[in-house]
Amino acid sequence: MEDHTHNDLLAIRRQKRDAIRAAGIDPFGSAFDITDSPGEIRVAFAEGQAVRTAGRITAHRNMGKSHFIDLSDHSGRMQVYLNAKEIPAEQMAVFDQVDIGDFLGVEGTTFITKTGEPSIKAASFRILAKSLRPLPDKWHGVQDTEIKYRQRYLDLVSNRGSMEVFQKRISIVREIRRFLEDRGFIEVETPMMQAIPGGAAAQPFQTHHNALGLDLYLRIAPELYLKRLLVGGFTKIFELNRNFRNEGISRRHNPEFTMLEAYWAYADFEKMATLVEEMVCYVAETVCGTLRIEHKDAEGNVNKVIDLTRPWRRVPYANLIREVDPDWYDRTPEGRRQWCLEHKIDVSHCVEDFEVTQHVFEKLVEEKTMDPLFVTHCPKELVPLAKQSASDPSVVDVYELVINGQEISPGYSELNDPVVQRERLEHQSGGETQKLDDDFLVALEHGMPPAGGIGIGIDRLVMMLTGAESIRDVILFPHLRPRQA
RNA sequence: GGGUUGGUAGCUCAAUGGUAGAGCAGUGCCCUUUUAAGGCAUUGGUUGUGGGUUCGAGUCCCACCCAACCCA
Repeated sequence: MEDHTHNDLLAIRRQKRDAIRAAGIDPFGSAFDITDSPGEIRVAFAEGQAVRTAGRITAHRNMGKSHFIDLSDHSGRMQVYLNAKEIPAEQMAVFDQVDIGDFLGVEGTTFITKTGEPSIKAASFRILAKSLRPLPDKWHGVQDTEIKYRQRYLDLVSNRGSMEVFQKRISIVREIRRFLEDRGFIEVETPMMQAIPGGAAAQPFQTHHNALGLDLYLRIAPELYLKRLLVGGFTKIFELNRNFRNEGISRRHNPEFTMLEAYWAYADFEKMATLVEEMVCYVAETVCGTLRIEHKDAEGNVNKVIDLTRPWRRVPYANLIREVDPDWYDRTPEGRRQWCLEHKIDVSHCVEDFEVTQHVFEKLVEEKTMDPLFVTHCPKELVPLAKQSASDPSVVDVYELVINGQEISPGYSELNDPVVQRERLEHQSGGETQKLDDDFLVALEHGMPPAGGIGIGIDRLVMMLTGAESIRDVILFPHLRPRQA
């Protein structure tokens, strides 16, 4: 019993913690001023500099009287050389109690080892935090997907590639904001809790406000509030934040996801398409340094290349269908179903004829489209709230941007006729007046300028730019079923 | 919701129905420029959970839990 306890990895670390305390040192130390982070020192390395840095110990090479350790954080890794002769004896005495995983603060001088490694020769060190649990395998890192998602911090600490994906995501979001702000768009904040969840067709999460005695919903889209701001006189606005949809979880769906919506008064969907084209190219060049985005498989071989070079194709929906089958629109609805049968496309779940066409579009156009493609002039049944084209009332003035086989961004010439908007919303809500956002319609009746609007699924954009195959790989803490105790 | 695959030491992974193993991490010893450091020795297991079949189950069967992938 006692032997078992003695050998337990967690117990050993707790014993070391106690030994550190016994030496009069706090194993969970306080503030430590650093001159630079480990990665910064390494990137801008200069010999003979006095530096103070700190980080988690991610490797320890013990040479007896001298030690090499790696200190790491989000910025990268820096090697520290500790020589028993050059460090105060009382500090070196507790070094035996230091483990991989502990946070250490180090003061010393930069130098290059004889193997050419930029390093810090430590003059002193301080334990900043004792780690009471071991880290994952130093070479393979965390492989178990469950651990990667449930304990993301272990993934970040042990898998450099994961850290880089999330840093890229952070940069992408930052550069989108910078791009829009440089063009005069301003970021606004609208309610995430809404009494009537509008702006999209999706199941909302429900919650309750006690003081008001009011049921509220987490927003499925910010659209109706952003349009109220157009009514109020804002002309170039965006919101980049979370939406919530109470629907299935998959490789491409997380219940909460990040969406950019932007509205531009006096513009239309064509102008919005150009804006998105310029924005995505700016972000790709700034964050990825290229417009040729390479996706790699598990072995690191390039298995997909996405070419973002402008101009991007803009093709009407019907033309794309005709590229698949020139006679599609000459067939009867039954003939179209027969065609699907012959081409092994299951449309048994499709009720309406336009749904059959849309399913063919998804399978044979969308999923096969890697380079950017603006699908324009979509059938009005697909986008019931959009403005009908002046030239052809069977289609609407919208685009759907497809990249990487996924719908990444829709863009609209927004409907600003309050009477038509009311009819459409009433029709959509199917007579359930509770679902009708009358305040929004009153706002439209006061007058909303014609405007272009876009939405961009940020998670999918990040997937496209980083080569992630699952949305869970670009969301720090994806939702999973709770593990049983 | 349906199907497929998987869950073994802290981590990464092995194991024809027949004594549960390796590498890393850990522990002990050696080593003053290593970098997946090295050398010698060594600890560590309720094989996801619960049943069943069997002389014998990590392995076969059933149910359940969790995850990944595919389909709807």
